[in-house]
Amino acid sequence: MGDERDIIERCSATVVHEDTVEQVKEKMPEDECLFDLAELFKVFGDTTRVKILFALFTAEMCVCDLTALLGLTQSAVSHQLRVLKQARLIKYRKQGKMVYYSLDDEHVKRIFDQGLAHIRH
Amino acid sequence: MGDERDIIERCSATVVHEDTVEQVKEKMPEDECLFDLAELFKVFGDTTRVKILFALFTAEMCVCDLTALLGLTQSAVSHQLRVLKQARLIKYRKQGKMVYYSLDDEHVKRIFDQGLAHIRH
DNA sequence: ATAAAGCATGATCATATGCTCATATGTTTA
DNA sequence: TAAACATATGAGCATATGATCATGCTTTAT
Repeated sequence: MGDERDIIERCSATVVHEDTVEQVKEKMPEDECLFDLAELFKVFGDTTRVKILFALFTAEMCVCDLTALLGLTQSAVSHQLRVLKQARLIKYRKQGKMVYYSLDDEHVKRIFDQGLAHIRH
Repeated sequence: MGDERDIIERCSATVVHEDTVEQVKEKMPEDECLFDLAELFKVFGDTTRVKILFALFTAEMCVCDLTALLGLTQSAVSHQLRVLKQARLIKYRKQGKMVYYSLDDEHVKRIFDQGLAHIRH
């Protein structure tokens, strides 16, 4: 308990602009919201998944087509599709032994467009 | 060389929709572009960095204020600010021994807004 | 000049991540 | 029913990542 108080005192002692910190704190979204947002962007933070999403911008595709497109193992593709599915970014339909994946979100394209806009200076 | 040919043959043999794959390939951005995009989102894929950016939406802040706000080590904050700086998302100005950080991109807010829109179903 | 304060950086470590291999599941065809 | 094909999943491994600790750098104050 003594340690905790020391830390708190040390922290508040080094805050230069208490008013700014307070103001910012009030405008910050909930911790859970910030966490979920980071989790979403984490999904976009991998080249393979970005490629899959871009591919699905153009067309619905089955796993073996995606595998050929990406030049990876079928297993690797399947694992990544699982991640995208869990993030509710893609949906699928089964037709015989094939599974066709497609986009399930209208925001992804806009997010990517804004991201590309940042990249080009 | 024999191995490589085998792989290529095996791949093309499992492509069900060659036309779709070709069409998608043509519409895909450059590999470097896709890589850069993933790198950008990787920066957004961490709660600490998301918090820092949200904080800077509201106000310019110095490192010690951010440290107090986040409840982390000053070192940790400094390391993350470096990442954000390298991604050209924030800029800084020195004033005496203090360093003030602020946003350096108009796209971040839009990207975050779209991300939040996805999260809320 | 020396001490103190604010920030940056290198080293280290524990955890997370993404791929491959092996195998399981499910569907179609012979 | 057995074999072949498309996909999913678990285990294992190598690398990446984010936090802390220790320390260095720069500016201000005494």
